[in-house]
Amino acid sequence: MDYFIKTIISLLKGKIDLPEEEIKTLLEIPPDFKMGDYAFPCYGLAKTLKKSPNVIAGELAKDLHAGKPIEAVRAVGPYINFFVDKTTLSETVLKTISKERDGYGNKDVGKGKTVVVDFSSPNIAKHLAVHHLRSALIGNAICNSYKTLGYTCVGINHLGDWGTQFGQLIVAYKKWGSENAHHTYTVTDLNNLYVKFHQEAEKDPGLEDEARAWFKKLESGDPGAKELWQYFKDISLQEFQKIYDMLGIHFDAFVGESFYNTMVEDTITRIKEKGLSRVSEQALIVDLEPYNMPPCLLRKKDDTTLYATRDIAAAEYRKKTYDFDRMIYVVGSEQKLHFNQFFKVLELMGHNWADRCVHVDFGLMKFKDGKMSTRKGKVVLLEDLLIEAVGRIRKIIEQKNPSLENKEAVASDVGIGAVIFADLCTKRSKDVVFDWDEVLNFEGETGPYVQYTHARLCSILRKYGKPVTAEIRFELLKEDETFILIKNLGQFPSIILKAAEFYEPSLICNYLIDVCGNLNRFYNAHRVLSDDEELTKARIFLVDATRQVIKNGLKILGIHAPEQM
RNA sequence: GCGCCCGUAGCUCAGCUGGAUAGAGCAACGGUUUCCUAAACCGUAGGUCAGACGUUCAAAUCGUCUCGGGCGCACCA
Repeated sequence: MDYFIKTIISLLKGKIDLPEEEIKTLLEIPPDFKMGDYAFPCYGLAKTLKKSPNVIAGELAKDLHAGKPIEAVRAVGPYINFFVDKTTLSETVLKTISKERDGYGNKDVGKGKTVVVDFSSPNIAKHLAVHHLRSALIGNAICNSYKTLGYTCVGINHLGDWGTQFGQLIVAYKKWGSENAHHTYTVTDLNNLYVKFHQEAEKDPGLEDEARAWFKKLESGDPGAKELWQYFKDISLQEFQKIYDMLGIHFDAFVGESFYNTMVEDTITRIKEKGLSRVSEQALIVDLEPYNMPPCLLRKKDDTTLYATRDIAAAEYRKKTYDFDRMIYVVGSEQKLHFNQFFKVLELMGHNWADRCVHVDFGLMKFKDGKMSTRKGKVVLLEDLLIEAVGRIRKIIEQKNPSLENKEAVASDVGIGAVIFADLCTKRSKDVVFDWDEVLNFEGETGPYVQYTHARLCSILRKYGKPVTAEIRFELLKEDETFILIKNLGQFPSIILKAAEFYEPSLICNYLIDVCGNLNRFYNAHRVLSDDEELTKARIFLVDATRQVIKNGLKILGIHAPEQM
């Protein structure tokens, strides 16, 4: 696509007095393809040339003669519209896709650079529930986007395996849990203990003190506390892994908060030496009042640390270990202030890389009647949701395609794909209300729709049965539905770039919906396999390219693309 | 009280680094299958882009304010 833009710029350059860069940013794509493929608005020139933009467009258009890849230049109102040569465009786009295959969309802008992505990061001793989905899926997709751009990506699961809550859990376990010590504990048992603790603590506030005391023991290395903690952690990790496997999410490191426990002392010492901290109300804080923020707490009055402290230590450790170019934290927007505080402390410590840490936030997931809460047991477990989704797809397969092979694998790909797509589809800044019917709707702008479109294309290719060739007559791909689709396919690389730049996987979802819509319109209007050999070859080439783009896009989102469904 | 996010069709959303008639899906109604998977496609209906003022040749898009919803604001993460 750059090829056409460059030609247009060089065409305009001689006629108007603007730097290339500016012409490039001014160039736009008309709302309707019938108006042209690119357009240059003349409003800006009106002032300097003292003529109306319509007149300028008219004069310039007359002056610019089409050539080579530009088929026509036409003035429409205040715009100069450019029509590219369809054959050249089709050939450029489709040949690129067929050459690059699984690598179509890849770039090397990130070559040699490392990006650390901190995502999912659940607290242990609790189930993974639907509200954990967003961080995991958005983080995974961002990781994949950056990989596509050539970055080395390190996906880190920063497990919440440290903090006062483990004191609470130990107290609960000792009081109400240890009598069934011989039966194998599950996360459900741990969760029940956690809920019970909070119920009891409302009646007896002394429990909270006991919990803090236990956490203090844990932090100072008490073997008994540590053993229990490790036990809880093992139980949790096992269950988490099961869900991550279902979702197809991989981490390069499972490094929880506890890992940094040995480093926090050193971190605090350096903060103190820089004179950044002071004691206030018996706690050690970094005063952030000059920056209009509440203080960042490093140490509580009982001397134990807080997560901000561990986050600072973790950031320093990661910088040393990975020498990242950028570090991305995919964490809910309710933690915005925490990240602003902790990034500011990094900056004050003199870390010039502090501005390369970004908090990629996202809106809250809640129920119609309010927030989800583990404490109150008001959650939908992730596992239940995934099983339900796969179950419903299984039924639909039974009804629509009972002779399908590998039904189970396909049901899993489609059911889980539906959940992933539904979550990734909306811009991350929006709050989402969890609704079974919405997540489990499989028609229209959904994951199954994209997968179905992909499967149909595979089906055509199977039926065709011969090798796909690039030796086709590109001028045959000229109908409206066909050309719109080809242009759309050519946008894929720039969509990935934008999705990575804005940390916004929803852009890829929307793009895929677009491609599928265009494909299905093409599919309905034109038969691919016909007696006309040349035409069939040409359309097959397009079908194969579309199949490839959908597959590549889904892969970034973390969704499988079954060949039949 | 202060700060951040959101407010576009009945519902869910896209469009928001300003530009040519505000787009999809779901739901409703009507249509398309002798033909490559109808999990699809086409059509009809549906909008004071929360509101006001401002900047601009041009505002859903930028700024200020108001209203409505969400989140956060020292020993939780």
